[in-house]
Amino acid sequence: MATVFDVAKLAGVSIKTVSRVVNDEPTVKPATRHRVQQAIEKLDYRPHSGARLMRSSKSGIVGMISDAVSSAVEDPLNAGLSGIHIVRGVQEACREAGKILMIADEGAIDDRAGVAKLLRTFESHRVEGVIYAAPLHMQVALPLPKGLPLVLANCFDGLGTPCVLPDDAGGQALAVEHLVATGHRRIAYVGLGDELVAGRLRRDAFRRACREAGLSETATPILIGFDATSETSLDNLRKSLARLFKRTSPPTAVCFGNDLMAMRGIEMFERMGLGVPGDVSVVGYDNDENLLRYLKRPLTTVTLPYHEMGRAAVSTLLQHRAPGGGRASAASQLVRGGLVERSSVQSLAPKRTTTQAT
Amino acid sequence: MATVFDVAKLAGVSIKTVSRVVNDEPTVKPATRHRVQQAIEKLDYRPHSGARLMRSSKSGIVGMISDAVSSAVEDPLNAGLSGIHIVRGVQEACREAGKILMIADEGAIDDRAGVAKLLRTFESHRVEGVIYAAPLHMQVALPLPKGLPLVLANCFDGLGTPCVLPDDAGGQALAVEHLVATGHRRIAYVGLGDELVAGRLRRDAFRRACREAGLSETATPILIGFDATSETSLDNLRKSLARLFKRTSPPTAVCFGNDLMAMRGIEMFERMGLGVPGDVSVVGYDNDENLLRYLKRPLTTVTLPYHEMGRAAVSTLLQHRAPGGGRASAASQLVRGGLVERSSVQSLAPKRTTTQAT
DNA sequence: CGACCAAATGACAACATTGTCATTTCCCAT
DNA sequence: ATGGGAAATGACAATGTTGTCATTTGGTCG
Repeated sequence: MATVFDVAKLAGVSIKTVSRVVNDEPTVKPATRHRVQQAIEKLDYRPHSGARLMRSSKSGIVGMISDAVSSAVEDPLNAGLSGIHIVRGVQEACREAGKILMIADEGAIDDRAGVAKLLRTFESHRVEGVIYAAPLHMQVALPLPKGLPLVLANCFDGLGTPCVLPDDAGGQALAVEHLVATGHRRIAYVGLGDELVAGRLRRDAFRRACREAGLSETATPILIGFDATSETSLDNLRKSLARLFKRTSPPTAVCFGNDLMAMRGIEMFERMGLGVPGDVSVVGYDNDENLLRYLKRPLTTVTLPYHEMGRAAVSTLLQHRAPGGGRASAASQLVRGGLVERSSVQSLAPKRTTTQAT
Repeated sequence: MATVFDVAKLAGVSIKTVSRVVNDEPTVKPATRHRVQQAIEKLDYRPHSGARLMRSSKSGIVGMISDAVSSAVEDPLNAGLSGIHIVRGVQEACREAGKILMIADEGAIDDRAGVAKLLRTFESHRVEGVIYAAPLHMQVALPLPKGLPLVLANCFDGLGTPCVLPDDAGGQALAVEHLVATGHRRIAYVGLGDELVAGRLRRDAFRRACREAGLSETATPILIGFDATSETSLDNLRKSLARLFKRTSPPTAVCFGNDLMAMRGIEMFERMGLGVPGDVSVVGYDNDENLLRYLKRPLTTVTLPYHEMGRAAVSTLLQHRAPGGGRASAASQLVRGGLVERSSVQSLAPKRTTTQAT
């Protein structure tokens, strides 16, 4: 393959001038520039990124560790496309920043030794930073790379490593506020398990939002810990729901832990003779378009802003890279997903908002 | 960051010996090796891949051009996860071969200029080869990279560039053979449009397989060109199916062009009062697990072997890289996906296979 | 016309590694 | 001991680029 020397010879200039043209430096006469470009064209010259990296120590590469692709294939049921959206956001932002993205997807994202190895590889390639994306909002314990900015997406390590997280509390509050604004006063919560970070955050946020709206605890029952992919778990949920809706004043709305649970819940309601949203309104969580397209009844839900989180992670990474070099100040950054109104919530009152003293 | 010189100094050896340890060369005394490894550990030394590349001109990187991630996000309805499976296969095979994968996903995969730019970037990084994966079995016209092996996955260019393709004809034949073996003699085909390569291949294969099974053309009607995502198109299909099943001897089985069409078709049959597989057997195509998990009735279907194609593409690439360097002999390679038997096909006869003279 | 300044270009070192070949070390048979 | 040969190690060049600084070119003003 041709080198700067070949190009310089053909164009009748020095190698330095070729370098200038390649790097779009301004101090080259138009005529010279043109001559060099022609030589480059003719010789199919491609700058050698390795040699380049040696001198400038700017690789232009961002590393990413994710299991999105592998788990989309190996475990489509649970993983779905969530992780893919983070990858996409990262990809987009990298392109806009002129960076090349190098994705390491070995599947075993929670294997410390495996991650350490990936980080070593990235260090060898002198990437400008690494983004680690988890499939679920969770706490992680990663081996920290030396002298290499790291940003966590959808996870945190409690050690001050910068991270980008979904605002689960804010999102859940949005759902409650919407239901309250549409006139609901008895709202049930059927949520994720307590073993999940998102489960705890959202449950607490649900409680707080209900209290702030002036709803009593008995009017806002909380059911926790159903696995929408397990049959026995679904049976339990069915029984609980049946009991709940046999009350004298049953809930008029239910917040589900995610869209899949909402989908299963709606099926149960229909089998119980309850129409959605006629007899009971339903709000999901995630806004998983890949799932929602199979629903008959468009589901009102809260977006889990994966795409935006990916973008935010890159932006944080490139900022952090600028000043010191290592990890730094703004520990965690919350990204809020919006409420998407579709037709699974019925408005019970004409009034839009409840005026209330604070 | 530490260099070989720092390590050599600390370990009391020459830089060459450090290099030998790093590259696992055998001619180093165990004691020396250990000393060097300790120094490496202590200094957090990471080999500089750029410098390495300059000397050895082996980057260990494989490039891939795909729109799988972006289209999974931007157009989940049509694209689904198909492309992701190719990426996954490529990823897996690269890891097994000790190569690092660099994925360029700019969305616009059919933009010649865009692809040319990506190829230039890959050339700059001295990747060892490039895999180009298309979302659909199709013909492409790519700018061919100079001195860089290229392998096409799920597409071909008719110019002798090596490619890996799904065996659509073989797969469709598998479906017909399965139906014939289970006793069906009147089989309808409701397939992809003629504008699709897969549509043409499968339609022809369906015809041939039926003829070879001794079925008459009137017993094997062919309906073409329905878009399972368009409402008007579905209305047309509904009418055609109604007409078809009002015949005196209607089909006992239908081969659909893909799983989504099969899913829609089954909905139509149910609305027409036809049970599946009681009144009509159904075979899909694609084996799209992400879709199939939402079906009540497990669908018998033919696998589109995306994962395997990804793996095959890498294997082809690494082989081709070895001898000459450029493109070479074995133009196109077919990968056959198997039939997955689920419960949408009813056996009409107790006999398993039809004995027949050839 | 010469001097001067800025613009344009060039010479050369430095970057971190591996390949080549030379040298040293070590072991063993003589 | 001593020579021979293999094993282990080292010296040095070469890789393709960009940064630094020097040099040349070209135009303008006195």
